[in-house]
Amino acid sequence: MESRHLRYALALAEHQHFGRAAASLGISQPPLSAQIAAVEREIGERLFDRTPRGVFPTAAGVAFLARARRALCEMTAAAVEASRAARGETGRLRMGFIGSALLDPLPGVLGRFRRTLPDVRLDLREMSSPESAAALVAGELDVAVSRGAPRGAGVEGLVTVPIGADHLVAVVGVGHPFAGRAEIRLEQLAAERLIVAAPEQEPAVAAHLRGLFGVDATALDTATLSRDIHTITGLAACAVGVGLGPSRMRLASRKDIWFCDVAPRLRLPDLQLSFRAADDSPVLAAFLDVVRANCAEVGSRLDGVLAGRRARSSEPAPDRG
Amino acid sequence: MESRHLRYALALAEHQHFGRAAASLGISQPPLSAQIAAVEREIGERLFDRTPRGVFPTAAGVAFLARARRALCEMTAAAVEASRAARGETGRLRMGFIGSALLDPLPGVLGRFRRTLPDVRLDLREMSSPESAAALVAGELDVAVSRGAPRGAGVEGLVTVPIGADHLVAVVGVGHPFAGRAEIRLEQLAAERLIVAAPEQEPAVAAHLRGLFGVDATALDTATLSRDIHTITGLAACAVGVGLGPSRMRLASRKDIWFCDVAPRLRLPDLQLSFRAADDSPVLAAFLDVVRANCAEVGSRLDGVLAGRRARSSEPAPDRG
DNA sequence: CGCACGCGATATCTTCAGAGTATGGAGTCG
DNA sequence: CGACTCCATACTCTGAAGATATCGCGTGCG
Repeated sequence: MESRHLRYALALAEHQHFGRAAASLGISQPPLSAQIAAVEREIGERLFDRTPRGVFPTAAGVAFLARARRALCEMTAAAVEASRAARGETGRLRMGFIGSALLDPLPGVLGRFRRTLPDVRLDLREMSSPESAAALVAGELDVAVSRGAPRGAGVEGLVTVPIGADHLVAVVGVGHPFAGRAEIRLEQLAAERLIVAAPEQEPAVAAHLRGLFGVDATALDTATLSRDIHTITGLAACAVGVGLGPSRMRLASRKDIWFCDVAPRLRLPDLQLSFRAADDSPVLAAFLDVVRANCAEVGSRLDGVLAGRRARSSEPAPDRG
Repeated sequence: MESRHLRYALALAEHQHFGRAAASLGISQPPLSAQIAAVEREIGERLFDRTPRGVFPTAAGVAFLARARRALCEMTAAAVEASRAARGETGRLRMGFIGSALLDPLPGVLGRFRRTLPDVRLDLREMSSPESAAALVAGELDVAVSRGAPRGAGVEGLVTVPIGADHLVAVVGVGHPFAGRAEIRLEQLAAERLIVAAPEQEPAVAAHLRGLFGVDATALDTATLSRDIHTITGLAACAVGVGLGPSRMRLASRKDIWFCDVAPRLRLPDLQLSFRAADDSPVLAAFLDVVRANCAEVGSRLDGVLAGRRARSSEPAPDRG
């Protein structure tokens, strides 16, 4: 049984006439008769009643035609779905991200992704930077947004591009002496009770801060550790101390807190977008297109990385287009 | 796109190896390569990654294969369903019947039908004999069980076989003088208040009774008219009068009624099974097979009728078996 | 480091199924 | 009763699928 037989049977059922059905198929009448006869011989049942008033499906024909229609629909859908999958319009993208990324780059990127590729299932999982790096290497994620480039085993197989810079800012409750001041000096922080991200959550930030404070890191050793930005601002609002975090923390502003720049301006490890270099998934490619379209400066960085990948992957099939 | 392409792609996905997939398909490797290449060219996307460690579907291939599997399932199902439909194992049978048929022939016939052809939808509608005849002619029913052969326009297109004989019996409440008597004479009934089927429900019976009672039909003119057998027995139990009905009414026995044979034994119009002579539906044929298997005496009557039909319908395709 | 092997792609030939043309036969209608 | 319509049959032909032989390439083992 070939799909041609299904098409021919459907055309015959539609036109109820061998000659016209054959014409609609672009063939002459005898081959159509032969093919229909072949199907009937294969199934062992007559599918059409040839009457002087037209050709009508038998009970067997009705049952056959119903399935034939569905089969042909599946076949065309196979081609369409394959094409869409190749363009990354269907499928799944598993993304790990740190909570602070939800404040700045992710809303725009994810919104655009949803709009341009509505049929891609987005699996979003908030996780710490070390967790996302491990999950990416293990193949449990397709893309990760972390702070600082991934560390650990297998990261050489990852491509990483910076997607957001931050400098250190302080946050205090509105009752704190710092409230109302545009900036404070780093030295002033050493005397304060600090609130910072937990090292196991953001080791890159923790190490960076320790470097900034130098040998006199007692302030850090007695700091209150927080899981995420919202805990830092919340604790600052409770006057537990002075929160320290990335500048995008300002986007999580509240009425009861005040942000101060820290002088000198101290750059934190960048937000990084990572994915497996060997991952040629079209969904990932489509996602990277969205990222590139959304942030121009990231785009140029990505282009450099992707140029190499695309050149390599297009070599085996240069005649594809 | 041909179903062959789907089969080849599925085999390749299964074996992850061109050579072995080709062998499993009974062809050599080069044609398989060519066919896979043809599909990929038609869709415009690579469906398989040829790696030194095996052949694996791309994202497009995964989407394609999923649909391909379904399409092939539908195709085989088309053949199977057509075959089943031709044998009358699927489809629908619309039957009209009079209530009294539910007492005797229908339980056995319908039970066997359900058992042997569980996937045929049975549409059962109780209706009077004239109604079922009209519905049969109009194509709203496939088969009818009525009392007496159908009358009216279009009945010449129907085939009718008797499927049950009845004689007239009387039914009375247990308090009635007739109670306990095995039989009573027809003349004795003329003096009783009678309960009979309404003429519009069963005109054949009504006409027959009028013939039996002859010119002195005043008893019938003043009779209580009932819609069905259960109303007759129910009214008899209430001592409203003497019920008259077909002998299969005995099967609707109750503690509070008594049945008497009527002497002389008066045969009522037979229960008749009717269907359109032009109806070559396999479901109808399968149903008639069940009827034949269920009642031997009906079978022989049916055989005579069906022999002619089958000879005619098999002429155009004598080589079918 | 090189050779051999495995595997997919390519080239060329062959075959057969499907398509075309011509015609036959059955049924219908004027 | 003849002409017409329509499907089936007979026969030829073409093209696509398949077979055989071979190439190119990458891998892995010696």
